[in-house]
Amino acid sequence: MGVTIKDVARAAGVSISTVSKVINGHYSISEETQERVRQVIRELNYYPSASAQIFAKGTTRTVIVLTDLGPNITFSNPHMFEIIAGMEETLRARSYRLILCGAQPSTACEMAEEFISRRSADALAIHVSIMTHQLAALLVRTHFPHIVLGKPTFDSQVCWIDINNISSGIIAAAHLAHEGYERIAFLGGREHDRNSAHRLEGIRQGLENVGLCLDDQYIWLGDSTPADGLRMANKLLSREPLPDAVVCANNYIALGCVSAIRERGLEIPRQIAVMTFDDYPFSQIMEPPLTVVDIDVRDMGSQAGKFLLDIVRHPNTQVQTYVTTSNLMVRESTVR
Amino acid sequence: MGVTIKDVARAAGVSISTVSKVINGHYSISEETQERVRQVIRELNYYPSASAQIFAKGTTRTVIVLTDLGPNITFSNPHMFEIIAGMEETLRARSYRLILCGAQPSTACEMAEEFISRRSADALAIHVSIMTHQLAALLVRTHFPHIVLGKPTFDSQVCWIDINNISSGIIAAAHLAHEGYERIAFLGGREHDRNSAHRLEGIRQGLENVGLCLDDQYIWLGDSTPADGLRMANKLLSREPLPDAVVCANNYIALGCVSAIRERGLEIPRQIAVMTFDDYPFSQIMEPPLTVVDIDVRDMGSQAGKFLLDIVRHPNTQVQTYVTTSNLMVRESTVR
DNA sequence: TTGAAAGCGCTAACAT
DNA sequence: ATGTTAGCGCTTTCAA
Repeated sequence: MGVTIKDVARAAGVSISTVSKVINGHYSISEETQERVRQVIRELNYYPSASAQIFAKGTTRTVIVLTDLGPNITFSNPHMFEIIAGMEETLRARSYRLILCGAQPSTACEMAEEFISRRSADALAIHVSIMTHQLAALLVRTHFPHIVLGKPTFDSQVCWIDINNISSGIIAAAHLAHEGYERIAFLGGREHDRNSAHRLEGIRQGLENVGLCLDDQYIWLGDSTPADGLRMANKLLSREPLPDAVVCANNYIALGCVSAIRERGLEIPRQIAVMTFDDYPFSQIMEPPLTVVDIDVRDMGSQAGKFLLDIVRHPNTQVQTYVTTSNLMVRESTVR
Repeated sequence: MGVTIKDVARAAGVSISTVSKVINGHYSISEETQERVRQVIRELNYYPSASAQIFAKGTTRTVIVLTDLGPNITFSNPHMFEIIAGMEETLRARSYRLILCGAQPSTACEMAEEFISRRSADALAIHVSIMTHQLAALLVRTHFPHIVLGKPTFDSQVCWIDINNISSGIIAAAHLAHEGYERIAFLGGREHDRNSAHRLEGIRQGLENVGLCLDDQYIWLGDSTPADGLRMANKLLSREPLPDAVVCANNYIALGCVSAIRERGLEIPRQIAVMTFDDYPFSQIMEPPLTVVDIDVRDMGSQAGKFLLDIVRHPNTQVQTYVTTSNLMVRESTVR
């Protein structure tokens, strides 16, 4: 079925290897032969079989992304798809393709092992949410080209890429200090929430840089929900003196925090400023619109794709890096 | 490199075709031979090469999803990834894989043509947002297995699957009528917004079913943004008599609408009820939590995957269907 | 029940 | 600059 390289060769009066060389841009073919072959290819509407090429070349030009794809994942992890979209774009530009594959921590290792052993792809990208020690060990042992999207929560020799949340925290702190705020508060996620912890860490550093410090009574940790944001904000707002600015670790907490502030009849930003991280649609939508340190996760995705291809070409490349693509978006909630 | 079928054959003292038959569960191999071969496979840690199998079998067991993956796509189209996740799950369960491929209306047709001609996949899933007449013509002409995710805006013979927004509208109307509301209003997207139009259409039908009707002065159309939702709601709330319930075509409009209602000091739902479609996180978060007609788009994705595989097996299957997976989630905003 | 052998469509080393 | 040919690793007839 379909036109094969043989048909082209015959029609052009050359051998199949000549056709192959034309297809692959091999230097050794004369201009005129190239032109003639190309002409025939066009006339016969010939396209090389993808699977035959992959098989013969022994390279798939494919990256498999292993990640949690469970229900409501779009909302519970909106960053993930943005990362994947960025990666896809970079890969496609270099004519690699991306296979999307749902997995769980319990299944990921076995899937990865099969993909590696069957040489289903040239590289693996694995979202940190499904990483396990076992999987890390597999990647390290096989030296299979890979990148983990997000820094693993445990030490290992795997390649990973992550957002620099500390630097985002520093940016947030610098902004507030620059606007003249002094009593900065922080409402964050629980201990295991690394994003929140790093943002807090960054804020600490950023304040220190300008000779301010983060008062312990102004720090509250809880669930990343509006309800708990509200609860934490209420605790916070019962302190004396009131903080003059509060940084929320994420949009959900910010939503609750803003509600609490309004319930008390306080004005944002005149009496108290609010800011958060990630430019979700509702940070723009809220009243007043929230200043955020936006994090360009799509860019992290394309960086991941770039690193991955570097690793494919130079299998000994060791990548463990934070990408810093934070961007301060100043809006009304912090500018009085 | 790596263990091949030959190694297994040699070690097991059989021919490679016997090994192949064991791998593929061919009936003709005796129990004992099967057992012996399997044993060797395990010992040698043999995995068949994916690309060799694909090449030899002439089937890729792969579906390519062509869709817009531009910046901020997660927020501008949160449904899309939910659909893809549903599709991936269904495909994976039948050991197909899913290639995610970004495209634009201007590039999609050429990409599709290449995928089809190079037999890069067994089927194509194409998001409606990048559909063109040209692409539709290609799909129809080649009879290549495909499904369009969302109903195309123009007539054609392509296979598609879509959500039944009309039925969702009917459900919304029935709920409000059942709760005793009578003066129903609708704030929707502009004319080209098919979701909104169909939801409106459904509400009309649903109200008619119970002898109510939708007053023209209670219908406002605008942009799907909180800002325009607020504007429309203000227009609406200047009407006499006030509606006693308002259905918003989507969450963004609902957000603005709720703000407008609160600014006027009206109570939800005592003085006016509000509901919308799609169970986005902020419909749960809002004060009060919003009643929504939730649409299980993930289910639409798995249906799409199912249809796609049907079509692959029976290339003449013609699928053009609405899936109805709406689900009323009653919350405070409509129950007084 | 098993094996021999002919592909699948292309690439790439080698020869010319 | 071009052609010959031996794979790539597996599937699948067909014969035994």
